Amino acid sequence: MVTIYDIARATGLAKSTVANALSGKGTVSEATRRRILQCAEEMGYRPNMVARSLSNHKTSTIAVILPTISNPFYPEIVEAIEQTALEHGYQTLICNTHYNFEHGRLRMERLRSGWVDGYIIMGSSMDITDITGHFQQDIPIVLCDWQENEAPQGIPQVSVDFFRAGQLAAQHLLELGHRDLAVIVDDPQQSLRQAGFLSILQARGLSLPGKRILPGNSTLESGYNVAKSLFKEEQPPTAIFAATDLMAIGAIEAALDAGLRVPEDVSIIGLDDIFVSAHIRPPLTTVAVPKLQLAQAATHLLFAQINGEAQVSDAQLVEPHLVLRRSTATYPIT
Amino acid sequence: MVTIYDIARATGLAKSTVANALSGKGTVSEATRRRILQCAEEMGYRPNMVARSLSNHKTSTIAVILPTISNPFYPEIVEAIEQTALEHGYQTLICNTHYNFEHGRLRMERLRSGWVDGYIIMGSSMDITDITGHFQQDIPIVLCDWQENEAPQGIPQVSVDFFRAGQLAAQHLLELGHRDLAVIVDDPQQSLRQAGFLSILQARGLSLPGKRILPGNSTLESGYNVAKSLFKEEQPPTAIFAATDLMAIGAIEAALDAGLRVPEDVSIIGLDDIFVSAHIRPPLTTVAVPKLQLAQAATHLLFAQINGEAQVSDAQLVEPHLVLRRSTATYPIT
DNA sequence: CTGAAAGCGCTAACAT
DNA sequence: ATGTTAGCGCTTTCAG
Repeated sequence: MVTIYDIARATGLAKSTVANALSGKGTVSEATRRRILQCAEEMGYRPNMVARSLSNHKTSTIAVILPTISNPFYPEIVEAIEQTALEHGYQTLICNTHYNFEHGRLRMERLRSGWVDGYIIMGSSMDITDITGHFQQDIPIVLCDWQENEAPQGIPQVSVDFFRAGQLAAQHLLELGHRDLAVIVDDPQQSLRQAGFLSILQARGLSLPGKRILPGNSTLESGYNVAKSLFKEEQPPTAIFAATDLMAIGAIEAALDAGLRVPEDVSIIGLDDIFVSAHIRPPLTTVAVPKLQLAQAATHLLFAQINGEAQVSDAQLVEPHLVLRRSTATYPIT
Repeated sequence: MVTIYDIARATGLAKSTVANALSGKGTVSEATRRRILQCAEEMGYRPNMVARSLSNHKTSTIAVILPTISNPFYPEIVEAIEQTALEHGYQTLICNTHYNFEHGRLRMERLRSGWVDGYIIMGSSMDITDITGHFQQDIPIVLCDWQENEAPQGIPQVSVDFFRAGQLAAQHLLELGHRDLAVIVDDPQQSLRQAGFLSILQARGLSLPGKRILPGNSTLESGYNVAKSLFKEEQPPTAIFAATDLMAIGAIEAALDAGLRVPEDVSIIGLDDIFVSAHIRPPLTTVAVPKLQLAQAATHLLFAQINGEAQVSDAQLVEPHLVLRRSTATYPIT
């Protein structure tokens, strides 16, 4: 490895002069600067980022911690984060916790002091008490798309207005004429979506019997299984709101397997708008999370902290919107 | 930040003694070791990984470079790599190049010397000449799932036996009775799949007219568009092999949109076996790439190099296998 | 068993 | 404009 010292010797100059020339700081005569740059080029010099970091107390890398990148909800977001970070000269480390808090704690411990300048923590990938612990020690952290039932006191965060998302879903279904509804939801992590949904029903004087609130765990399989049991009832609901696209997709599968047509016999609406949702049959009507916005807002919040411009504002919210496709229809069919 | 020096002062010992106690190396009396450990605990000491790396010439992180994590083919692989790396005490940096070689070059330059101990490079995310350049300078590199038409001379790599994959697809279709075939392929990157496919036809004395070899670019959209034009023909093929699941899914959509039934009117087979393929309608029959195997083999190859046990073996190949689902059927329908 | 000292490659005052 | 020096936090000889 060729160091600035090597090229100092080669040019007969001092280390610091070389450093100045290379970094563009300080003052170096145009002549010697040229000489140094050329020499560096010839010798194949590359700055040692680790050494630089040690000296700088700055690593130019951030970490994104999430449950699992295999969940199709995340890749787009991560990519947008990476892109934005890159524009700030930062690289991105991603860490899957696989919903294992202990695992998440270890990962974060390891990254602490040294490896990264800040964290974006997504989903429910970590124990909130661990996070606040780190945050109180002035580690830049932003929560992104955090589980909706918790109130992580004072930590910068950007999230989706899930209550509103639930409302949008309910509104859509009611407008189509449905009155016999069911929701599949991962409680308590998705309680806001549920609450938003119910709030609209309530406003119209409707309610949902407890047995029509079904527990899923956000996976496609859980959506399938739960919906399957639903379709065994004598009088299944005419419309289902799945709090996650993956569960909605599972529900559609279950419906088709049960010999029902979607949307003719049952309408199904999801929440997320992951890539595949547009490409299943029927294409899924869903409440879309604006992923790019989410990612960019989170990244900017993080850099604000890293650059010390931190003002702990309240949780930032991004607005979801309805994406009409073909898994929902009027009831009764007209 | 509390350093070993801080805890040295606090305990009245020397820096190096503390270092020894903390690392378990050297010799420290049980009594003082205890004292040091406890003190470290109390003061909330965390080793500074960057400093350690500088001293060690070892960063304990590897980079995975790929075109885009948004392609559903990658997340599973990346996760497996991350997992395996973690077992070796390594963390994983992921870099999307977005198929932009220049971008890839820059990223790699930045990581060079300092940030990572090695690279796993996937897909056609980088210019091969850049890669060989780095490799010749003894940077540990392994190519994973590399584009099949190139022969990256001597660089360790693990790939899928795509020729065989193409054969499996052809065999399946022929066994079902199909004789009027088409393939959608991203040439030249996927030429091996195509060659394997054609080799089987040839062995049976069959051939494929040029107009039945359609160019796609591995995206769902391209599969859709290409298949759409195909279905406008008077006598469309009875079976299609799409060299990528995403293109196959697009082809299925095109078929359905054209009023054709899959598999009754047209059989469609993919290659990859991404997660969603099992969940579209009809579920996609495909040639599966063993992703876990691929990831593990690549990671092990990389660590072999990092640990200096490198013996440049020939390209390692993993075997694909057929996954029967419901997008293909006998012809004529029985 | 413990301590002193040098060095990893780079930065940043401060002197010359 | 260039050089000297002292770190950054840790590892690793080598003495005491």
